[in-house]
Amino acid sequence: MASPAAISATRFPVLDSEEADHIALGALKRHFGYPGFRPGQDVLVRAVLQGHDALGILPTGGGKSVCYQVPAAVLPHATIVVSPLVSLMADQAMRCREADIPAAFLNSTLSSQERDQVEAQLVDGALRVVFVAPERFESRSFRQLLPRLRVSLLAVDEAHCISEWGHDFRPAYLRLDRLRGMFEAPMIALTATATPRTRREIVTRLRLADPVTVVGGFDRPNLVWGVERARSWKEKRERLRALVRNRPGVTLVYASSRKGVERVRDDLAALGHTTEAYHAGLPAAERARVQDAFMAGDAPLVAATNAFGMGVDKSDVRLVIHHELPRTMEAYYQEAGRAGRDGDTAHCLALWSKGDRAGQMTFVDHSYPPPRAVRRFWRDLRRRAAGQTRLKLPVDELRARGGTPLTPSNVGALARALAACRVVHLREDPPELPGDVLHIDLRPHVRRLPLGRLRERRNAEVAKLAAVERYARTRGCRRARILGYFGDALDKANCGTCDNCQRA
DNA sequence: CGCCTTGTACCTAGGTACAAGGCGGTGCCCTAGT
Repeated sequence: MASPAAISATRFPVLDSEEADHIALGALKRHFGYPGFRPGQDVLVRAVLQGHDALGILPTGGGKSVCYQVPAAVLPHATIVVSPLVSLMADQAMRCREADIPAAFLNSTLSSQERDQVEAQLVDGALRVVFVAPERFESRSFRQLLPRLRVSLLAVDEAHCISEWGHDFRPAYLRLDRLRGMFEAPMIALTATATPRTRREIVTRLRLADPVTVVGGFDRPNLVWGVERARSWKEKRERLRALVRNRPGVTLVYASSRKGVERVRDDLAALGHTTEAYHAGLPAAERARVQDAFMAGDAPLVAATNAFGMGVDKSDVRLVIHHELPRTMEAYYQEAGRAGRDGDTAHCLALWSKGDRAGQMTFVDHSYPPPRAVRRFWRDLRRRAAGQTRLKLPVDELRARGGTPLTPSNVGALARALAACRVVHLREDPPELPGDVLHIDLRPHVRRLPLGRLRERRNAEVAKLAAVERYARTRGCRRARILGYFGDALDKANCGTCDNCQRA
């Protein structure tokens, strides 16, 4: 059989499996120089080339990007890749270009001239891949551009963001299903971390049609899991100091708050350990400096919030410490999983104290406030509106039950929750600072406040937090726990390496 | 609100008891109207 470099528009997607495999393997060799696919990649690429939807849950370092890059190289028209972070896109596009696949990105870092140029290339068919954030599909100019594009494939990278962020933080993720109606192109969703439930949610939310699904194993045999309980913050600090003193190599310390990150950094720095801090409250230049230093091996000790991670792919992290329990097992597996990507032994240790749960609950409250508080807030808004629909409220005037003032972040959380219930519309981003003003429209003719979905989401989050506590408390094999959570099974009774197995 | 951390007083040096203070994370988009 001849080895076509690309598939003609008329042939696609009518390829049999053999033809698809042949074309895929040729492109893999030509563009990446690999002799063959890794497990699962071939199945996903074949599915896409045959015009099927696909869902790939591939372990960290399992080569997810190849699953859209190879099809992008051979399909007749462009591939649109939905990517969560602007800071990743330049790098992702560069890696495509290094493989001789013309690629670019569209985001707010571009000047209007640069944007026009990329859009023109896209219309001309000069680009094989374009990276965009989900919010891009909500911008009018991009929506006007879309009908002029010829698209062969839609790819959603880091697809767990749909369930992790879509419900509150970045609702544009839940509206990606609108893409289905725009193009007659298959869709592939990719992630490393998804429970069976999250997988089902990705399929539903993206309206994937009977997707070809590959679930790689979740086990990372070189990671050694452990949890240590501390009675007080002081005890935690002592433990952290000892761990850092004897650290086996590059070490990441995750703390749950920005303040906690800085406290850890200051404490370790005072002991003579050069420590960098990373969280979203730092200036962009500082964040970039820390990330670059970390990648270059010049920052062997970094304290960070969960802002640090996606797209951070350093192979020789030897120890990941969680200063507090994380909010979900998904988050834990993602963060701790940044250890040991080179395959050598690495340790993942979580410090645990009583207060961790309360701290994480405030985040749950912020994403999905208690229904009672939401109802009270809604009533308050309607009373203040007195028949009007447009409201401008200084946040400092708003009160919770019992007359205690609501913080700006409380107000923001409640306003977002009402917007998610579709009884209000936010004219601007909700307030963040004292003195800010809440600009909110009440939707007319709404009589009832539908809290069912909110209650459901909140309960789901509380359940996820409880699963983290069960992981911390377990006396059984931790690896078995983690794999079980993701719907995977350990092929033996005990891993023999986690703290509990070692004690047994 | 409820819960945790921290500071101070206590009375005799390191616990305990209680009040005061704090309340936490993640990112995209600026194509509208002067």
